[in-house]
Amino acid sequence: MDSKTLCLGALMLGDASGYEIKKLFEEGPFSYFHQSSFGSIYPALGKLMAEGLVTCDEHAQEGRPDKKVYSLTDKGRAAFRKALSINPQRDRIRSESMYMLFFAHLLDTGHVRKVYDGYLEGFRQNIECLDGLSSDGISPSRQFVRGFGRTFYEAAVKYMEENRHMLLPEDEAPKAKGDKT
Amino acid sequence: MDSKTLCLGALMLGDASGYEIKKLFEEGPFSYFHQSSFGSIYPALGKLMAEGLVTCDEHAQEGRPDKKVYSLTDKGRAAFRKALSINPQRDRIRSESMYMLFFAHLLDTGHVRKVYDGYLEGFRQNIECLDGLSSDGISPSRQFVRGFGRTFYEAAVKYMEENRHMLLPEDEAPKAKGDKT
DNA sequence: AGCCTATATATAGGGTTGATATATATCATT
DNA sequence: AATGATATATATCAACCCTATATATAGGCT
Repeated sequence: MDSKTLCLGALMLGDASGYEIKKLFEEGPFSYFHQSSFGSIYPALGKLMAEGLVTCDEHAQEGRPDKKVYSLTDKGRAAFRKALSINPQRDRIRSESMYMLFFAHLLDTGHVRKVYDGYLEGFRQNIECLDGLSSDGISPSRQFVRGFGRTFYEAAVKYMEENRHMLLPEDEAPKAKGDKT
Repeated sequence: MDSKTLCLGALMLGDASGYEIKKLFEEGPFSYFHQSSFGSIYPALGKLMAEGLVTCDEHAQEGRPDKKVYSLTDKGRAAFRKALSINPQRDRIRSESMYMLFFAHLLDTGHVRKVYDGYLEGFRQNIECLDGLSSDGISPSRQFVRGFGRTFYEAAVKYMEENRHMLLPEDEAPKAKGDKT
C-alpha cells in the first residue's frame, strides 16, 4: 500500500496537514498497524495534488509556521475506495527486538534483559494508550481494529510474563523471593 | 537492522546460499518477525564478503544452477554480536489487511468478507505451520520466539472469530443457524 | 510452445526511511 | 547568553529496501 493511499485514508478521517498525517501514523490510530514517514508523505501529497485527488489550503498561524491543510476531492474519495478494493498483500513485520531475542543465547545477559524489559514495557504502554482513548462515536471498524491490537498486546504481555525464564532463567529465583518478603 | 546484519544472523544458523537465506526470511524461522528480499540480500552478501565478514564457496550442482554457499568468518561472528548489542528500534508493522478492516464501513461487504476470511485463514495456517515444526534441539531463545508467535496467532484467531459481527453483522445469523442444524 | 513450479544468482527503477534543514515558539539548564 | 529539549510546521536527501525482472537448469502440465 503506497503512501498516496495511506494519505488518502488519513484524509478520510478529516482534513489535515502533512505533519498531522504523520502524527496519525506515529501516535494515532494507524500507528498500530501501518507507518509512513515525512520523506514519503510530502511527495505523496504533492502527487495527489497533481492528480486532483486532494486540494490544499495554506493557513497562516500565530507563533507557528504556516500550515497547509489538505482535503480530499470526490475524485480522491473514489480513488481511495478503489485502492482498497484490491487483494491485500501479506502483513510485513520487522522486529529488531524479536530478532535479538531469537539470538538471546548468543548475547550478553544484561543486554537481553534490557531488550526484554523494554519490549515488555512497550506493550504495556500500548495497552495504556489504547485504554485512555475514548470510544465515543468511532466506527465499529475502528473499534474492531483497536480491540484486535489490544488483544495482541495483552497476549504478548501475558506470554512474556510467563515465559521470561526461557531467556533469563537466573532472573526468576531472586526476583520471586524479593516479591515474597 | 540492516540486511547485512540479517544475513549474518541467517549464517549463524549455518552456511547458506543467498537463495536459502531468502527462504529463512520467507518461510523459515525469521518469517514471523522480519523480512529481507533478494534485492537487498545479494548486495549485502557482496558487502559482507568485501568486509571479510563472510567467505563464499561456489558449488556446481547437477540439474541446477551453481550455488554459492556463504560462511561466517570469526570477524563476521564478532560483527554480528556487536550489531545485536545496540538498542533495538521499535517494531515496524505494515498490514494492508488491517488498514482495510479499519475502513471496512466504507467498503463493499463482499470485499470485507474476503479480506476478513483471508486474514483469518492466514493466521490459522501460521499456527499449523508452527505446529508442524519439530522442537528437537532448538535453543530456548528460538522456542521462546516461536511460542510468542503462536500466542499471537491464537489470540488473533480467537479475537476474529468472536468479533466478526462487528464488521460483518449480516454474516452472523444465517451461519449460526446453519451450524445448529 | 507457453506457462507454472522449484532451485539459483543478480540487478534496476521506484518507493521508503531516517536524518537533516529551516521556521516559529516556549521552557529548562548551564 | 547559549544550548538543548519540546512542539508545531514544511521540505528534502542519501542510503536502503522492495518488487519485478532477467537469466540459468530442470520437470510437469495444458
